[in-house]
Amino acid sequence: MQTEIRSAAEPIYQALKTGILSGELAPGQPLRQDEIARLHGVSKIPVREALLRLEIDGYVLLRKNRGATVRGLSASEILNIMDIRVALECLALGLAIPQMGPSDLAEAHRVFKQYTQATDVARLSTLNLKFHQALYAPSDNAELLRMILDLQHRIGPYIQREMTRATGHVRPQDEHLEILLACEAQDTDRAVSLLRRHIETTKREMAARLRRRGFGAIPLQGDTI
Amino acid sequence: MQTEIRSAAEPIYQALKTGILSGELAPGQPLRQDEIARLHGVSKIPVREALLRLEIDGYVLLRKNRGATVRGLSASEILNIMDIRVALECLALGLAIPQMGPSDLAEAHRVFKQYTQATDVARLSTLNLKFHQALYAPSDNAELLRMILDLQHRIGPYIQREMTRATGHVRPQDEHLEILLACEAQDTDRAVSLLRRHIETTKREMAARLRRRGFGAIPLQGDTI
DNA sequence: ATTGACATTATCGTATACGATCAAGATTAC
DNA sequence: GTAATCTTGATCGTATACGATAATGTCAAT
Repeated sequence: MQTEIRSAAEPIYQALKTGILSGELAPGQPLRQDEIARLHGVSKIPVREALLRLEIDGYVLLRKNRGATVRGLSASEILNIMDIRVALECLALGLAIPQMGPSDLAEAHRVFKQYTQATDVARLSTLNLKFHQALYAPSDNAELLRMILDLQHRIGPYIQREMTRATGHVRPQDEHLEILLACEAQDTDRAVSLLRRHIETTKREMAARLRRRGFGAIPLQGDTI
Repeated sequence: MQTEIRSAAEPIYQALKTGILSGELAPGQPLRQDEIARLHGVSKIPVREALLRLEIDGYVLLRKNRGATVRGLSASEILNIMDIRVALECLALGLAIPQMGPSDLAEAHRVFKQYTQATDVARLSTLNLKFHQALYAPSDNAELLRMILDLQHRIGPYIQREMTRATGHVRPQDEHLEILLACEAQDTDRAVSLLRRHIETTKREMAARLRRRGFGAIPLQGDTI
């Protein structure tokens, strides 16, 4: 149930979210309302509204009279979210395939082609999301698409950091193509099965990497791979 | 990604949410910040925070400089949410069963027994939710449980209005028992399959009723069944 | 040196005030 | 009579101010 936010609060929300996802604002770091207000040249009111929003979205933790701190995701939270993604994304694809028109498939192909030509990690991550979204859009379940997008955004940076950088795009690319071909063939069962395997493989590899890193809130900054 | 809200805003949030879910605040009705502030004896600031929260949760629509209006769910939204519920709840049950201990099952039985003894529609609805929650809790996926609960709350009143009142509890009770027995038998596939059928049956009946009612935002107030 | 009590400072939560925006009604032009 | 424009009041968005609360520092007692 997503929506737009008020003008003054919106850039603050975005800036803070970007800072958190980039790792510049580290888990546990306090976010001082007065300071943020000063930096953005506004009063605390829109800052509070942005923080409230960020809290609901899971990026910060607010405590009464104690302010906000940055909230990172623990390894188990990341894996939990991936389980949810499997379920939701398979549902979305299953709903979408019977509804796919030629232009839906053309769009997915276009994104896929961009993906094969990208080399930059951030770009690959973005296109990966876009590819998935292109596949699910014909499901026509707006709430479902929004939930998936939220989850993808929430754990996207972690996946980028742990996986995309290290594994490149060859395996995902091959798997994307298989899924896309199954969609074209209107073979819903096969496509959904391939998608499930695709995400579950990512999850397993993610679990392995996180296991080696130890549990607790995962920092996003730095590159220790 | 749920959390507590500030003290002054919290009772306002709850009162408005209750009003919306009860139908007293009808879809399309404006919610005047100044008026709500006066009624609750506070300034507009916590009112705005409550409204922001309600918007994110899907209960109201905020427009810049135009304030909030109550947002009802259309029939298609309700059915979309039920599709999502099928996927998430089946996932939750599948994760939960291998983790169920004797006290988990005892708790589910306890709630089930309460359900069989309840006659009041509101009570049945509450216990229905509690029964499902008891089954899913051992999944240990907090985000998943929260998402399910949000969705249940969001469409709960519609189901209560359309289904519980009209169909009573006999069918759901029988289905609950079957699911519970499959859980006891640690037969995950069977339990998940029964749960899927249970929710999908509800969805289908819901769709049939909504079809007869026509599409558009569904009022919660009144009793036309 | 350590612990507890008190004072001070930083920060939060929100009331009041005020400018901005929108909707509705009144007035004017055709 | 109808449409366009202007005026006014309602409401929103947020700045400033201030009391409440928590954290930190200081001082005294052991």
